[in-house]
Parts: sequence; structure tokens; C-alpha cells
Amino acid sequence: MDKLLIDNIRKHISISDDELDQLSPYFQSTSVDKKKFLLQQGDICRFEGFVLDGCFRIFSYDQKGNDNTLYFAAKDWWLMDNDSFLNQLPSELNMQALEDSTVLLIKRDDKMMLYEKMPIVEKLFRVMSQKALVAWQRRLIRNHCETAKERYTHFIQTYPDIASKIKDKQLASYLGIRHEFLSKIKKQ
Amino acid sequence: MDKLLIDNIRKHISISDDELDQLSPYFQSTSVDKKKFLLQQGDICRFEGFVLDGCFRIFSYDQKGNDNTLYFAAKDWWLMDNDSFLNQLPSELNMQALEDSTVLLIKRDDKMMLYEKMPIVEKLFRVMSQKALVAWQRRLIRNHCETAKERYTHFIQTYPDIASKIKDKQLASYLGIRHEFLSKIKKQ
DNA sequence: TTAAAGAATTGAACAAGTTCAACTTTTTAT
DNA sequence: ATAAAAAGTTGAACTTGTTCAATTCTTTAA
Repeated sequence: MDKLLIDNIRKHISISDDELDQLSPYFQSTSVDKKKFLLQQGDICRFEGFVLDGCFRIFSYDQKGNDNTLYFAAKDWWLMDNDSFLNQLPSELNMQALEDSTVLLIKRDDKMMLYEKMPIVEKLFRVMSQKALVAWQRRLIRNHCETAKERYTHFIQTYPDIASKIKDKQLASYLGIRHEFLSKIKKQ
Repeated sequence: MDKLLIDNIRKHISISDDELDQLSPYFQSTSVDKKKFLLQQGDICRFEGFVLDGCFRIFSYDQKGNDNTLYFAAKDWWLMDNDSFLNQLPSELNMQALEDSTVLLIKRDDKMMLYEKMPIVEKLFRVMSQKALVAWQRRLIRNHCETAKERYTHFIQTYPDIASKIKDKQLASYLGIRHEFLSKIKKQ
């Protein structure tokens, strides 16, 4: 298994080399060309992924056709559509590569099997989900109490690596503002 | 164990009566008087709770002293501060009873022990966290693509039971708007 | 390498939401 | 039952962010 994924997993839980070896065969390395979609709205999500290299944008479309960026996933981030993966319903999300990328994919069936056979896998994703929950709660709060400019500054300071890979239009849709307004913010 | 909690758990996972019996002793029924705090900013969170009756508001204060409502927990909802509970750091949250309430509390030490001894407990909270994640993602998207009025309408239609128990001021802070503006929205 | 498409910038008019202050209504504590 | 405190309402002036349209700069594809 790739060192980057091992380190990522070990940020969350203690796990033996043996256990990692058991997991390893279920992660398949895959290339995704720039602009290609790993998942598209309407698909049923049958995988989860970990980004080894490159960058993805995860977004949905609202009624008016505006796209809304849920998050970006660069190197060392996970790609998941919890809703579609868990409930096997058509996804509302798109996962698009912003540059040529490499991901490790695990199939839903394999992951479900691992949940059954290896309690530590339950633990890993329980911990990851709880941490992610905290991050989403903080992001919502920031949306309520900070101005667009403050949110912009926070983003580029917190994720400079991602900021450098994305278009301002995409960043605006992540921040929840129009790109014209982001342009005006930047001018100041 | 209370029927309400059993039904809640069985919404998420399949679990035998025996297993539920094993969990049961760790949930302690507690009364919380109206206006009392189950958790206060600065406390280290050493419990998680399930609301049997009543209603709580979970909120934090920003720099300016404005309070920001993260969520409401009425009957059949869980009370958690994942950040403080997981990392044992001082909490940024307040959990205040909006009316006389009854909760089932599980202590952190007991829960951690159950995670170790009963893999199904890992599974329960893994599933619950993943579902919660989806809900938080949707809420954020709604904040981006809907107006305050639309969010208000969505809230009272989705949670009429909660809407009836809370003050407009508290609802405004959940929606991310000033209460004066909520008042203007309602006039229309 | 050039044409076409997409991304970024700018300004002017506009809409959504805030602030502040004064006032009324409801709730709470004694 | 009453006084005090908290919650809700309203209006006027203001700020933040949007919309639309025109223009420029950058990237992409043939």
C-alpha cells in the first residue's frame, strides 16, 4: 500500500503492518485525466477513493444550474459520496479531476466485506467521519459569522496548495459567492 | 433501555436484543431543567446523550459575542460534541435545555470501552456519523444556494416540532441571519 | 499559430441582509 | 399581581453581495 495512504490512516488510528497488508490488495491505483469525471450526478457511487496525486472538485448543481462546490480533494484527501455510497441511490455529486490525477480506489463490495471482517476498518471510518463532521460544522459556522473576504482569506491561508490549483470561479463557488464578487474582493 | 433509543439505534443498524441488553446499563437517565447547561464552553466533554424528552440548543459564541446555533436536539436526537469528546480538549459549544428535559447519557470511558468490546458499537456510530455528515453537507449547500426566506420555510416545514419549541431569535441564529430580519421575513 | 472558448475584471444598478434605535408584546421571577 | 427582563416588531440608513453587460486576459484545441 502506498506510504501516503498508510500515513493518512495512521493519523486516525493505530494499526499494525499486518492489518495494513490485509487491506492493501483492495486499493487499486487508477489514473484520471484532467477534466474527467470519477463520478457524475445520477451515477450510483460504488467506490471510495484516496488521492495520491492531482486534485478533484466535488460539486453539485442547484435548480438554477449554478454549480456549488462541496469540497476540493488534493493529494492526501479522501473522495467520498457518503449519501450515494451508503444508500445506493443516484448521486447528486460530480467528482471531476482538475488536473491529471492518481487515486487509490476501493470498491463498495470490498469495503462492506472489510467492515464485516475487520473491526478496525469500522473504527477507521468511524473516526474519520467524526473528524469530518467537526470540520463541516466549523465551515458552516464560518459561513454564518464571517464575511466573504474573511472566508476567502481563511481558505487561501489554510489550503495554499489547493488554492494554487483551482480557478477563482471554482473557489467562489466553494465560498458561496459569485466569481465577479471574488474578483472585487481580491482587488482590495 | 428506553424503547425510543432502541428504535433510534435500529434505524441505523441491525442489532440483537442481547446486544442491546449489553449496552443498556451504560445509558443513564438524567433530568435537565429548563435553561440549565449540559455542557458549557470550556468544559471537556465526557459524555454523549440521547434526548428522551424536551429540547436542547447547541451553540457557540463568535468573537463579537453573537451566538451561533449549530443545531437543536429535540426528542429522538443525539447530543454530541465530537470535537471535545474525541480529542478531550475544552469545548467551544454550549448545550442548553430550552425546556425541562430528560436525556440518556453515556460516559466517555464507557463508550470507549464499548467501542473496544463490541464492534457493533463502532458500526453504529460509524453509520450515524456518515449520515450526519451528509446532513451537514446538505445544510451548507442550502446556505449557499437558498435565500434566508427559503431556508426559513425549509426549516419550519422539515422540523415543525422543533420550530414550535424555539424562539425566533434562536431560529435566526440557526439560519445565520439577524432576528430583526427574520421578523421582516415572517411579515411577508 | 491561430481561432475559439473559458476565465477574470470592471462598473453601474440593484437586491438581500444588517445595524441601530425606538417601541410593543410576552415571559419570568418574586 | 406586578415589575423587570427578554423577545419580537418596525423603519430608515447602511453594507454586503448580485446581476448584467462589456472588455481583456488566458487556455485549449485543431
